[in-house]
Amino acid sequence: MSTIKSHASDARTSVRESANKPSTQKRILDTAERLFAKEGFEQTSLRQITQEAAVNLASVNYHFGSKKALIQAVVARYMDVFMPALDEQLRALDDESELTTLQVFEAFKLPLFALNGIHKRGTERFLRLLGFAYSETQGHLRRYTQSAFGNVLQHLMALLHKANPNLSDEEMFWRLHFVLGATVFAQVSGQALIEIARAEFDHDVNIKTVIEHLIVFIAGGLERP
Amino acid sequence: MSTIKSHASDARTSVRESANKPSTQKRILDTAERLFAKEGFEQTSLRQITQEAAVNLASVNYHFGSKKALIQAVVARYMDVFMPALDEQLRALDDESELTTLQVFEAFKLPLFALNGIHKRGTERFLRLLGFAYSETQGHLRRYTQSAFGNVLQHLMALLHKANPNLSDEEMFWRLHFVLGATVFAQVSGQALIEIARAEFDHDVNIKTVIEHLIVFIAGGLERP
DNA sequence: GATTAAATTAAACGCATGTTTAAAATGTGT
DNA sequence: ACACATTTTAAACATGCGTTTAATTTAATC
Repeated sequence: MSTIKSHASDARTSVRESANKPSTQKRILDTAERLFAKEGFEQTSLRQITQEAAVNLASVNYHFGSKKALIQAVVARYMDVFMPALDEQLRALDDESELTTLQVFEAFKLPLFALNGIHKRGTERFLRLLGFAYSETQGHLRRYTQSAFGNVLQHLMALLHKANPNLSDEEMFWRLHFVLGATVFAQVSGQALIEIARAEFDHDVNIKTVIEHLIVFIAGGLERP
Repeated sequence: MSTIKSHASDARTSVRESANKPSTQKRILDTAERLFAKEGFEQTSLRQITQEAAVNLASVNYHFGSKKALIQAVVARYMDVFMPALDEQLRALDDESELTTLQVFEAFKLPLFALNGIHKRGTERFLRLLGFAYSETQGHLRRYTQSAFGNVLQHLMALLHKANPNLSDEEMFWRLHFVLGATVFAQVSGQALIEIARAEFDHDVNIKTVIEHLIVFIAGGLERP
C-alpha cells in the first residue's frame, strides 16, 4: 500500500520517466532511502535529499505531501515485499508438530534476504530503516505497521508460544521486546560494528553474518527456562 | 570527573546556594537530567530546560559552555557513582574459581540500585540516559565513557570470557553488542513497555522487574553454545 | 497549434534551535 | 562605602528546518 499523492495519471511509470533519467518521484524515493538508512529519519533533511537527488526542494511536498509521508513511502516499499513473504514462511510452520524457537526465527531469513531484490543491499537497508523507526519515536510508522500487518505479527506470537509452551505470557512479553531491542540495535549500530569486526577479526563480515549470530543469540535468550 | 566550567570560586557549593533555593547550576543539572531521561537529549531544548528550571536561557552556556557539555555533566554525575561501584563488584568475582555468565551480570544489580541514592528513581534515569546516549548518536559521550572507564569495561569482558571459555572472540563480540542492544532498547522503550505490561498483566511492574527479566534473557543469549 | 493540466522552480514564510552580546544586578573583599 | 568579580538578564544573532506560494516551464489533449 502506498500513500503517494499522485497528481499525475495513474500510469505505473510517469510519462516523463525515460530509461536514462528516472522520474522525480523515484529519484526522491531512492535518495531518501539511502540517506534514511545511513543517518536516520530525523537526521536527514529534505534539503539534503533533494540536493543529492538533484531535484527541487519543493518537489518532495508536491509529490509526497510531507516528510512524514515520504518516510512512510520509503518504508512501505520494503514492508510490502517483506511482510507477505514472512507470512508465507510462517504458514509453512503451522503444519510442524514439533516447533523450536530457532525454527521460528529462521523463518525470517528468506524474506529478509529476498529484499536484496529491491536493492543490492536491500536487507541491510530495511533492517536499518526498521531500527531507526523504533529508536527514533516514529509513532506513525508503528501505527502503520500494526494496522497493515498486525495479523502477521500475531501469527508470529502464536508460533513462539507454541514453541515455548512453558513460558508465561508475561515472560514472553518481555523477552520478545528484548529480542526486538537486540535486533534493532544491531542494525542501527550495525555498520559501525561491522567495520570494527572486520578490522578485529581480519575476515569479511557482512549483514548475513550479523543475522546468523543474532538469530542464535535471540533464540538462546528467548528459550531460557 | 566533571567538566563544568566554573567561573566562580571552587567552593563545593556556590555561595548563592541556600537551603531553600539551590544554585542555578544545580537547578539546571537537575531539570536537564529529568527532561533528558524523559525525552532524550536531542528532543530536549535548552529553552525547555531553562524555563522549567526557572533560570535564564543564557545561564546554560554561561555555566556549562554548551549543550553538549551539559549532557556530559548530567551523565557524568551518574557514571562517577556507577562505574567505581561496578568495578568493586567485578573485583569480587576475580576470586571465584567457577564463574557463570549470570554471576557476571548480577554484579550489575547492586551498583545499579545504588543509583537510587542520587535520585529517588536514579536507576531508571541512568539507564534511560545511557539508552539515549547510544540510540541517538552522541559520539562524544561514547568517547568520554571509553576514556574514563575503559579499564572497567575491559575487566567485564575478561570475566565474561572466563565464564564462557568455549565462545570465540568473534562470537563474544557480537553477543555482547546484542546484549547492549537489548538493554538499551529496554530502557528507551522502557516506560512505554512498563505501562503496557501493567495494563496487560494486572500487577505492579517496575524497573526492578524489567532488569530481572532482562538479566535472565541476556544471560541465556550469551551462554548459548 | 492552441488550450489545459501537470510538474518544476526560486523565493519566501514561519518557526525553532543553540549561541553570543552587552548591560544590569548581585555578591565579595578591603 | 567603595572597587572588583561574578552572575543574571533581555535581546539579538546566525542557522537550519519543513512548508507554502506564485510564477514559469513542460507535457498532454483536442
